[in-house]
Amino acid sequence: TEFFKNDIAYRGKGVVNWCPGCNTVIANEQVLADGTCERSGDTIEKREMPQWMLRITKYADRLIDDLDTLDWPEHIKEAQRQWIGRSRGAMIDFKINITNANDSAESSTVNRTTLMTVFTTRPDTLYGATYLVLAPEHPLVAQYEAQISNWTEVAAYIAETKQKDDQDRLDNTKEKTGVKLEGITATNPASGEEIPVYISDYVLASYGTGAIMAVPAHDERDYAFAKKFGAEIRQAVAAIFNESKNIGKERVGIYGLIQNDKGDYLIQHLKKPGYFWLPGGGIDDGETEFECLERELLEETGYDKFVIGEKITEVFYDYPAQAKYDGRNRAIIYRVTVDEGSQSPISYTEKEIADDMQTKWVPTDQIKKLLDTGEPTRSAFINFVIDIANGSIFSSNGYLVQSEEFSGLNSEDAKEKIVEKVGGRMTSTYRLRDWSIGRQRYWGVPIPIVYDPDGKAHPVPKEHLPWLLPEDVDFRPTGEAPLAKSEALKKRAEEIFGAGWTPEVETMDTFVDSSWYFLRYLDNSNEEGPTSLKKQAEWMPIDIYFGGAEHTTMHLLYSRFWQKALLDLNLVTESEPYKRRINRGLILGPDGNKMSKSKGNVIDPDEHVKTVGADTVKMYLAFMGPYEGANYPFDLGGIAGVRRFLERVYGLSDHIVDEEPAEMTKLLHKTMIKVRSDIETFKFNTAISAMMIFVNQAEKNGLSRDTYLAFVKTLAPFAPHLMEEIWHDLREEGSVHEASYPIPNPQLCEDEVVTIGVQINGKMRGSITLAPDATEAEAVDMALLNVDVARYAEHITLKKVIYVPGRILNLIV
RNA sequence: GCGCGGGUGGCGAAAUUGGUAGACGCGUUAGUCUUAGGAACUAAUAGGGUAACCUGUGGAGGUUCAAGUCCUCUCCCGCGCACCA
Repeated sequence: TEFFKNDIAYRGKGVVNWCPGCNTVIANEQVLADGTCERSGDTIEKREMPQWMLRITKYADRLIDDLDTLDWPEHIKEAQRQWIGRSRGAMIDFKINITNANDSAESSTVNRTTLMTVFTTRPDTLYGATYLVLAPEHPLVAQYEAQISNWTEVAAYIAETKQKDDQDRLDNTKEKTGVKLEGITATNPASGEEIPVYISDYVLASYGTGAIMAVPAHDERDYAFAKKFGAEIRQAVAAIFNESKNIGKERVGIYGLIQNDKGDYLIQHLKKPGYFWLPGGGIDDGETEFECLERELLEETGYDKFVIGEKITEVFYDYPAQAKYDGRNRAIIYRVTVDEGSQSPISYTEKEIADDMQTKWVPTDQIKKLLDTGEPTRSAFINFVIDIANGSIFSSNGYLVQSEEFSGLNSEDAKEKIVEKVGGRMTSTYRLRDWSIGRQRYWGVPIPIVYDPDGKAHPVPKEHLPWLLPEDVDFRPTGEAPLAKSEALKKRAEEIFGAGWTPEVETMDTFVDSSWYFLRYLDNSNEEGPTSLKKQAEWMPIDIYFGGAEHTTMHLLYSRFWQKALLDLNLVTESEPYKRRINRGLILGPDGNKMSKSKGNVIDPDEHVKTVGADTVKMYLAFMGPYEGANYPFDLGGIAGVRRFLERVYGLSDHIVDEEPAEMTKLLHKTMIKVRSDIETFKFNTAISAMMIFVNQAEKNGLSRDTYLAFVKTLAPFAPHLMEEIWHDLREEGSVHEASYPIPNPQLCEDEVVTIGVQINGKMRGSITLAPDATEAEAVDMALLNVDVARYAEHITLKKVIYVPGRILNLIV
């Protein structure tokens, strides 16, 4: 009810996900990637119905930004960032013009000065925006019904879009469809040009403003659409190669990507091997681009009959200051074809050119290979031009061209400046949608809302909370909310609020409950409220929260939002519920798939507990690999080893001696240190391995009763049953689990000698044993006495010695 | 396509974070014991070679006295997002 009063919960309308299997609405997060229900596996349908929603989108920025403060695995944070899907960009208004000759201001009710807002992440490409596209559902489309002269066609397309399910619509491999809106146009606010307006289902109503400015030169989807619908493609940003910070002056060069009738490319080989370039050159004063290109091509290729085609692209190429032509070269590249057969062979008109550059025909299938051998930036430039000529799109940042006063700026700088000029605003949009929480199920918390006789929603006042589920209902889901059939609930509402008042009959998504259960756990007998601030101050936030990867964009996101919403209402003390998150791995079925009844690969651990015991099964699972992350197919192969280990631990009582060797005491303390630190870092597999090493040695060397007891205590958390039994067999008091966990003494672990490797010229040639603090001279002497080492070092003088005490000795000879 | 993880023996995996790669366990091989099978125990077990040695952490380069570990490129696998403007 607090959420309702504070506009965090609201009654929304619109399209929801309906699961026919569960007979209820579910949230976006609960729809899997293949369009099926997370719970039942049924294919989700879209339905339009009013819904109780929570404004999680209002918290999008905080949900992203606060991730930085958390000690969580990076991939989980990243998955949440992606799910929220923030993109920074700008809102830009385009004026809508009515061009329908049959329309007049007097006869129409439509606002003559309507603005169409689009969202774009690339305002720097605004001068390349040659048309607008609206989602077919966009409200503006229907408003202009009278002005759109091809309305029949438009209406048919809108109807067609509604038919399509999401899967179809999201299939980006299919061809673009759409309809041009005849009778209206828009004005590009930067260039002032009038541009056409289309509707197409590649624009989603639910994202951004449901409308885009299309920049076919720099966006693949817009490009595909423009190609199909014949819209203009205009470059606004140019790629840059060999970018240099200190550019002196800008010059313009015109170049040709020349092909013959076979498609071969005419590539210039400069004098320096591997320096490839395209024929062409700098524009002279007073020359047109065509004149320049014709002149240059004749000079540099010797051909005199070209067909100059369309402009492919403009590209910047920086020459370093010391080069012959220093500065930034704006290279304008045209497509050129040559009929090789009808021409005389290449002959050069200038000697200098003949010496400096040769042009050669390179077949299509060899061009990439040749460029790979060339000087990288030049080859990259030519490669880029060929790719663009073949239909690639330059969609990265670059430097602006054909953008009036912004030409020459880089994309980043241009973005804000252009937005400023056209009166737009920088903003962010999100992929995240509000959380729909109403469910047509019995099993859930009833939504504490009642409707007055006019149908207006009111929160149930505090004194009537908790608002409990009625019990006089058949809870099987039918598609109708089961609570609608409850006479008790209806009666309760009328008795409290008066005749004509009706209760909300939907219940809440169970993810609502799990969003704050931990807060109630702290204070579960509190009658005054959900949980007291005092208890929270003592316990929150949760230090470590374990769970599965499936919660990443559901429970973990919902409960973070919940916490922040409560924080704004001063009901909690922390802005984040979980300080540290650890995703545990999964034990998979023997076939490597997630265990499921339908796959028939479910392993019942109890069966194995019956044969080898619970301690063995548990330890085996812990021993298979690290706790965090990885998933393991259940494989009984190694379980015997763990069972054997436990039997040997039990049998250690036969190896008890009065005086144990000092090395056993040392090993005990080393083992205790290792086990402790491995427990702290959740590396149970290596902890167990260390204890196995201890047992191997104890059997060989014997161990004292005290050492045995300490070891039993160390192992107790891993094998609680057996250790308890040994504890009793040793006639110790009470329970091993009540005994304090043994504290290792690091001083006992210090080694008097260590074995280190000896390398000659970095190759391992032997090992020596010496004191850990031995000097370099001592180490070298020791090494030279070692037969394995001496063999290599004999008769050779030492050039250099690298000695890392306790680690390695490397002799350079 | 974009983002995030990973590629180490026959298998699950270790590696003090740049310092003897493969700890520990499974499996395999040989041996001991046993009427036999199993269990248990002992030894061996990255690959090649009689050996000295050589090669080896997906692949190709690089940095370093020294690289599984750092850098560049590349291939493969898993997960997330995806007509998101």
